[in-house]
Formats: sequence, structure tokens, C-alpha cells
Amino acid sequence: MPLQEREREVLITILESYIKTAAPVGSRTVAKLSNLNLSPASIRNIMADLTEKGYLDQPHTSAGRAPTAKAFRFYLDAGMRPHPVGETEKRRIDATLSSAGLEIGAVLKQASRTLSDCSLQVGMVIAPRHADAMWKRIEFALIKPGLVLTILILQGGMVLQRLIVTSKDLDGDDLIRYGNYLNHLFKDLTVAEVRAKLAAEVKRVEKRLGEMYLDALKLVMEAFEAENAPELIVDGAANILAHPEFSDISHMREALSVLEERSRLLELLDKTMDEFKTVIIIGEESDMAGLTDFGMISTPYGSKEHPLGAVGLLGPIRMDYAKLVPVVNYTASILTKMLDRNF
Amino acid sequence: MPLQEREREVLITILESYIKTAAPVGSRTVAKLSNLNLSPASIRNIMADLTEKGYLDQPHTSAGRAPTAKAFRFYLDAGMRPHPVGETEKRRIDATLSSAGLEIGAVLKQASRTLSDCSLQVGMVIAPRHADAMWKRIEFALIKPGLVLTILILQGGMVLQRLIVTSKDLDGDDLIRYGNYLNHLFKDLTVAEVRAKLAAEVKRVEKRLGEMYLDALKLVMEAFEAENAPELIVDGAANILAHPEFSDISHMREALSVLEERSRLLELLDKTMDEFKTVIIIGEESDMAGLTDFGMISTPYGSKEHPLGAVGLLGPIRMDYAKLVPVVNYTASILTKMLDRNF
DNA sequence: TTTGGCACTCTCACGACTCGAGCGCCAACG
DNA sequence: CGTTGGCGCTCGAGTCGTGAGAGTGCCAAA
Repeated sequence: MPLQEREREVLITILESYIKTAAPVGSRTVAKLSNLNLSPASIRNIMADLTEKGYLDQPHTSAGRAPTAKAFRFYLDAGMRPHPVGETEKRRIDATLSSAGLEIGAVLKQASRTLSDCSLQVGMVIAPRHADAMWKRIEFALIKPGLVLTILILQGGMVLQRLIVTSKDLDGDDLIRYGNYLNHLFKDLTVAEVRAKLAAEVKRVEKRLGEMYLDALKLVMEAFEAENAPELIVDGAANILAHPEFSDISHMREALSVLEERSRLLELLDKTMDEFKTVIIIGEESDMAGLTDFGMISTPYGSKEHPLGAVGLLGPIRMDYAKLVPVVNYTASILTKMLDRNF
Repeated sequence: MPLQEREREVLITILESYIKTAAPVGSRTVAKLSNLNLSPASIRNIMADLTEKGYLDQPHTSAGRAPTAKAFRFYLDAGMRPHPVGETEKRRIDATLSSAGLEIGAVLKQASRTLSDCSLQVGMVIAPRHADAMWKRIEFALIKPGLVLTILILQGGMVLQRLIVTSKDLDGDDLIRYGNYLNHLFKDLTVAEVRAKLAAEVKRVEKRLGEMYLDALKLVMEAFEAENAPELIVDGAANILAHPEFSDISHMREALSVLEERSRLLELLDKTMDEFKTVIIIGEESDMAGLTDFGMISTPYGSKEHPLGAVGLLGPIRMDYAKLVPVVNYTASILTKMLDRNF
């Protein structure tokens, strides 16, 4: 059954108060805060209904009521009026992001930090996957006999580097020839495509061409075989521990353990990239254990045709979504713009 | 006045018990643990003396005694019998470190993690300063008109990269010429020396040679001017919060704030590099506020002639130094050996 | 010099108690 | 019939007192 107008109003009032104070809200408070001009007694009736419908929860008889995850979901889907990002804040985000320079890695780190600073929550950023980026050039440097530094420059200025052990008699000239051969072969393919093509090329070369090219291919294979997990940048873990819901020690430990599960967080952020839109996950909507009391906002950056990565926030379920969703979106848009220069 | 043999024995017993349990130690416990074969009453007398001399501290009348920072200093300087690293543990360290591959950055991160895992404290590593490393080769890649990726390869396989905005009409051939010129000019100088030489070279070129070389120099200057702060890698912050001394919330926050002061931690670790020996700093010996209840073990890696960086542990003052100092030293030695391959 | 004994002190855990917030219910009111 | 004020109830948080336990300090005896 849908909510009546008055129930809606009361629920939103409770939500907004709870988001500010993290404390259960009583009928008196709601009566004062809402613009319904009803007495606490009437509010109590409405609150009782909302409790029955599963939107509110009483920790105990005399403690006021706290919104449930269902209430937050309602808020996000229907009740929330997003609060646009202020000019001051915009300027602040612009400034800090551009202070990081042009390098993707540095910019992303800064983005994560800026997000966590603005929100007092945990900021997260997924870096662009190397696999989707295009091969631009490979360079080899002989560090010492038998040790070669391989540097793969990707479109957009990303760099993948790896040290490789080789046979001792490989010299600088060999490396230059390898480089030329490989650059010719793989230019303008994505790293994923290169990986796919590598095996076939090895077979082809084995039959027709000399040993030399085989070595070159093996070098590349060794260098870039394991580069699969996208990088997750997390910042502001200390922020989150300052919130009152974590003032008790066991909750704090739980929060820390959530932050350690990088792969799970990645999974959640991935969703936002697949669908290329802002996603908010609260409470048990993720099937990630321990995330019950958390909420996560995430949004992709890059373009719909070429999604690059995602940025997001993780915090207690009672985050100020109305304010923070626009902040996350704005950050993503700036990020998109900044990285655009590189492509 | 120096400690008598019996006082020494009692103090060390107290220290070792306190290191294990983090709880003040009573006379009965000492009587049982020590091999003096004295009654609790006699122990009490000795403990009273130690308290007078400043080695022990009573939180309150009936709480047993806890060692002071002075006691720990005594322990470190005179009483401690280092506990050699076990074979199993050695193998474990070897294995995890070599699983990180050959790349310096990855190895150092792994070292920090391994240290924190072995010790259940916070692991710290200072990465080698780029300034001390030798210029091996510079590479330029034109990412798009007006945007150049600069890659400086240093001796040992370290890589410094930076994106630079240039004039739009700079093309690939220009970049190759720039590279040749710069590599010839700076080969086998350290980054610090290059920085010093740059200004002079600019002046020299301004008078005699063409515009082109000037641009090349400016490119390098822009790329590598700001690279000063050595990198500090920290891992295992969650570990430290599990210790009983941080079970109360205000101590926990204090601990977190200590970990955020990266530059201060760096300062402390720097000491160990200057003197090139293992340094243990406890309590107020550093003048760093908030570090009163902490202890830090640090030791350099690399060789005395070419110190590369430092590794260390940060934890509560009652760390198990006897066990952990050898662990830190062993890690540093493995690290030295691994990086040796690169030079 | 060492030891057992004993009185003393202080913390911690537990229970009783009070206070206040908030609720549910109900009767009365417009 | 919705709204309101009132009243009694419940439950948590804080306060106080008490008792147990750990540990000390001191003293007299071995």
C-alpha cells in the first residue's frame, strides 16, 4: 500500500532529522520540525502506522523511532530533493583536483581525497582498467645484463611497467628491434586485444620466423599477463570512524573490516559502471555481509561509450544523500572533463 | 644509581609479562614468573625501590605496577635478549617478499604488509629517494598535440613519469631529438645533480644554441621540479587498533591521528638512515606530541655507502622488541638483497 | 635479610533506585 | 471522524551503595 501524503511528510521529516543527529526521533520533535501543524499525539498515530508498514523501527519502547533501510530506499527513490552543489564547493573541488597535475594516477588519488574531505565519509575511486586502454608504444630499458625494464605506454598517458629477467646476452640493440617489431604489431589495439592476439602470434612466429621475435613476444607475455584486477583507491577511513554510530568499539572494528574487503567494494562499484548511471546501495541490498549499516553512492566517469571507472562514497546508512549525490556526480563530471584532455 | 642484579631480574620479569598482557603486574605474579625464588613480600620491597627510581608506575594503589618509558629504555639498552627469527618465519618473509615480483614499488609495499602481518603492528617503509638515483634514460611520448608524457628511467629500474603541456606544434621527431640531447647531457648523473646542472645549462644554451634545446631543458625542469618528498608506505593500521590499549575510544582516535601525520613519521624514520643503524624510539624520546604511548623500531636498507631507505614498525610502547627487532632487521636484509639485483 | 600476616586502599562489577523520554491508549472536543 | 490533551506505562541512562578481589605497605618474627 502506498504512503499517504501525511505519512510521506512525517517520514521525510524523521529521515532528515535522523540523518543529522543519528539519534531516534520522537513524536514531539517531528511535530515541531514538520510543517503539518499537528500535535505530537497525532504524529504518534502516523508514526505507529509507519512502523507497521516497516518504515520505522523502535530500538526500545521509549526511544523514539529510527528509519529502517526501507525508509531510506523510499527516500532515495521518491522523497529526496537533491541539494545542488554550492558554488564555493564547486570551486573547491575544481581547485583541489587540478592541483594534482595531469597524471591520471595523481588526479584519481586527489579525487578520492577530495570526496572524503567534502563528505566526511570514505571516498573511493576505481582507476581505469588497463585492459581497455590502447597500446601506444612499448619501451625496453636494459637495467643490467639479464634484467629488462618494460614500459608500456597506453593511450591517454597511462604507463604499465614491469621488470623482467631475461637471458644475459640480450643487449640494447636487441631490445630496440623487439620494440619496433612489437610496436608495429600491436599499435592501436587494446591491451585486452593484445593479450588475445599474443598466443596466436606466438604460434605463427614459431613456424615461420626466427627465434628473435619469439623472445620479444615472450617478453610481452611475461610482462603483462597478471594485470587484471582494477585498482581501487580508498581514502578517508579515519573520517568514518568519527561518526557517532561507530563510537562503540565493536561497530568500529566492523567498519574497519568492511574497508579491508577491497574486492567486495570493487564488485559493488562495478555495478555502477555496467549500467553507467549513479547507483546507491544501502544496507542489505548488497549481499555483502557486514554492510548492513552502510550506504554507498557511486557513479561512473568517462563517457557512456567509453566508461573509464567509477567514483563513490561509503558511509553510514544515514548519509546526507541529498547533498552528497550531487557532490559525487559533480566530481565525476570534473574527472571526466580532466581525463578528456588526455584522449 | 645502577640497578642491582635482583632489581634487574624483577624489572625484566615485569617487562616481559607486561609486554604479553598489557596489564599492570603484581608482586605475586612476579614471584611466580621470575626464577629468584622469593616470596611476594620480598618482591614487593624490590618493586617499591624500582618505583622510587622511576622504573615502575602504579596507576593506583591496588593495581600492580606497569613499567615506565624509562624501564623500556633500560630493557632495550641492557636487559633484552633478542629472540632470533625462526626458520618458519624467515621462509614466510622470503616467500611473501619474492611474490611481489621485481619492481621496487611492489616489493616495498609487500615489505610493509609483511612486517605488519608478522608483528600485528603498523609496518612502515620509506621508498628510495629519486634524488639519489642515477639518470639512465629519458623518453618522451606524444599523447596528443600539446600533451607530452615524460618518462625518466632511473638506475635500478625506478621510473618517474609526468604529463606536460607543450606547444601544439611539437612533433614526434622533436621529441626524439630532445631525448637524445638530454640523455647525452645527463647520463650517469643523479637526479639531484641534474637539478643542479639544469639552471646552468639553460643559461649556457640560451646564449649559444638554438631555441630547440632550450625547450628540451624546460621540459625536464617542469617535469621534475617538485619531486622532493620521499614516499612513505604505511600498512596495517587496523592491526594496531586491535591492541587492548586502544580499546577505549579516545586512545583509538589518538592512534589514528598519529598515523595521519606522515611527515612526522618520516622525520623519525630519517634518523635511522642518517646513522645507518637500527634505531628504537619510545615514548617522549621523539618530541612528537601524541607519541607518548608508542614505540618505533626502524632500520635502514641498502648499504652503508648507498643507503636506500628504511623499514620500521610502529606500535604501542610495550611491543615485543626482543622478537620484533630481529624481524625488522631480517626484512631489511632481504630487501637489501632483493634490490641489489637491480643495481 | 626474608617471610608470613594483616589491615588498608582502590577498582570493578552488580543491583537498587530515580529520572526522563517517549509511547500507547482513551476519552473528549470541534 | 480526525485531532487533541491527558494519563499511565515502559525502558534506558545515570547515580549511588555495596561487596569482592587484587594488590599494597608495614610490621614482627624467623
